[in-house]
Amino acid sequence: MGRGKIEIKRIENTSNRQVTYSKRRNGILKKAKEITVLCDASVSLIVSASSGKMHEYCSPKTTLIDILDKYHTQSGKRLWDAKHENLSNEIDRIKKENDNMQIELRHLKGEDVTSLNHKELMALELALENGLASIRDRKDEVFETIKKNVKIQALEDDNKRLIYELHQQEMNMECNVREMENGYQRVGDYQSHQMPFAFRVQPIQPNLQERM
Amino acid sequence: MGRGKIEIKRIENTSNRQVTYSKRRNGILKKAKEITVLCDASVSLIVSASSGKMHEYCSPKTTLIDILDKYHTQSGKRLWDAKHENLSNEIDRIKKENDNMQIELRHLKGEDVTSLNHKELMALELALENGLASIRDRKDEVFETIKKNVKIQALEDDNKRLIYELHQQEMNMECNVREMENGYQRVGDYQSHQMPFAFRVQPIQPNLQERM
DNA sequence: AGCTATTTATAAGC
DNA sequence: TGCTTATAAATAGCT
Repeated sequence: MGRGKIEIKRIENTSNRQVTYSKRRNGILKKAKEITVLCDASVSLIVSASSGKMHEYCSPKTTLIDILDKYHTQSGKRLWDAKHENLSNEIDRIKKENDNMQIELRHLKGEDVTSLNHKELMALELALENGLASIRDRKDEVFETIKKNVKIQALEDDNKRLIYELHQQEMNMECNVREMENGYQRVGDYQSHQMPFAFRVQPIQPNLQERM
Repeated sequence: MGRGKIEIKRIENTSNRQVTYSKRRNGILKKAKEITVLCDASVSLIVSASSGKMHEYCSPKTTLIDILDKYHTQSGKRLWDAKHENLSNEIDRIKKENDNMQIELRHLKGEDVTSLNHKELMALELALENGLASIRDRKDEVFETIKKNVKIQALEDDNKRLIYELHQQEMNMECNVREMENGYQRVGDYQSHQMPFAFRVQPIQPNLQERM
């Protein structure tokens, strides 16, 4: 449609090609807008020449994403997935790993075991026995620790109590000494000088640092 | 461009609108192809009317994805990110699930148990005991089945051998009968008429149908 | 879905 | 690029 008819094949003359590109690009964009308005259609159009700069038109109301999503759904072609193939692959991989672990877990819990053969059952039994042994060992350790802690607590309580009692004793004796000095001496002197040493606090349990 | 000029506004008559849509859609697709060839351009065009069905054109050499990717880069608009984010989130979710299962598995195998408290250890022990019980039950079942199969095999072998031996006996006796009839009668008649019944095949194990 | 009068797009030239 | 114009192409209205 112009001064002369042209064949539809690449225009070799670069500037002619660019001019034609510019004109036809405007034309097609205009057409896109028109069909959108006239026919209530949704259109997504992206054009670019080798020069690089892109031009786009997208019908109002919908976004490009909507249109592409719809296209994706309808055509069945993987548009996003291709772009995100890596991520999708990773998801698949992890899911498979997940399933395998799920199965292993169920087996260890004694579920879904009818499909297992003799050898597999033996292996499972061994694994469970080992696991159980470890758990029991650990449980015993924890019990031991708890018992020790309880014992330590009791000893410390005793200790405190003894110290308190001793302190009371010493106070009483000091009172006696003062009373004696103040002239109330009725009993011998030995009490206030010998006895305190017999009651001096000693570590009752020397290995308290074993606490965990 | 037609018998009459039209305003660019929605065509209210539905069938007119559909006809125009169809015609113009073909037109715009043709234009897209032409600009692609003439100007060495890359074009992505997706059109759809409210009816639903979509039509697309994408210039050869490049894929729609390439064009959209380029568009994405140039326009700076986030096209993929939403989808990307969904996938990433799913990966995270699955990975977390994975880690949890990993830990559970290790615990069941008696590994990494020092971080567990008393209550958790008790629960684990219980789970392992139950699992072990199930596995052992199943193992016993499988053993029983194997034993039965072996027994059945042995019995069937015996049976075959006995049938074969009996068959041999009968053959021998028939020979004897024929020899007698042919004038070789040296022993009494009772052998050929009474003995075969004594050797008639009986089911040695009547409950072979127990095989699994 | 065809036809065709008419409008539109655009090739060539400036 | 933009303007002009002769002409090719698209298509509105009709059947």
